[in-house]
Amino acid sequence: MGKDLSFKDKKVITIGIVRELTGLSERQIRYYEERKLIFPERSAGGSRKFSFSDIELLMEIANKIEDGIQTHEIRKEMQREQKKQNQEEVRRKMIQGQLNAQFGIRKQ
Amino acid sequence: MGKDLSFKDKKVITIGIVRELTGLSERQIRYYEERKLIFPERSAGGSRKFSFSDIELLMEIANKIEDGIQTHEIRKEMQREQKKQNQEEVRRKMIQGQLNAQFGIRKQ
DNA sequence: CGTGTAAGGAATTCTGACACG
DNA sequence: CGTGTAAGGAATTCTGACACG
Repeated sequence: MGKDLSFKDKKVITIGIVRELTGLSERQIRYYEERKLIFPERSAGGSRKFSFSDIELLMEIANKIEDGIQTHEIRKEMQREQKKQNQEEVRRKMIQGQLNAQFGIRKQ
Repeated sequence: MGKDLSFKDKKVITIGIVRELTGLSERQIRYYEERKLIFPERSAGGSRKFSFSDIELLMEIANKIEDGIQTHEIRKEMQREQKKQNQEEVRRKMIQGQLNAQFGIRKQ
């Protein structure tokens, strides 16, 4: 079920490192969060924590911004993609459910 | 050539996160560095930066310490393992070199 | 030997605001 | 709209040392 998200999706990287890794300014990174493009977690003290996936996403966002696409549009694009992936997920689960019903792989 | 060390070996995690992830105190983590068991990198300002591999290693170290093994012994164990892996690496490369020499996979 | 702790300082991060355009 | 910046404060991290054992 799902991919191996053990490392790539773990939110463990502070904003300073993200700045170095992406070349973006902290201002930009915080702004993209404000515009709901990325969703860092927070430490107990309030510091943002990012994942490697967030970093990859930030690079894509930066490219689109450079192409003149507005954050508003980028968010909509991302929602469309997310929706598509969700549907894919539902389809897979339904097929799996039917297989289980017919050929009966029972849980013990 | 080599494993995909893209994420697991990237030094991007600060000591506070490592503390949360491992359950160790910062004191312990710094001490294990002092004893040459782990090798975090440093940010420009001097903060330690760890990788996911470092975190896994820290868990192993913590277990051995609990078993009463001294840092000195742990380091020797690790060196032995490292040596073994290096020899393995050399062997692989030699075989590959002979294959290339006989069957000639040229670079372009 | 391995770890806790208080101390003082430096680097890091945070938010809200003003600015430009 | 997207980003830079100065401001003030809070959280984070650093080192060297003393303590216990």
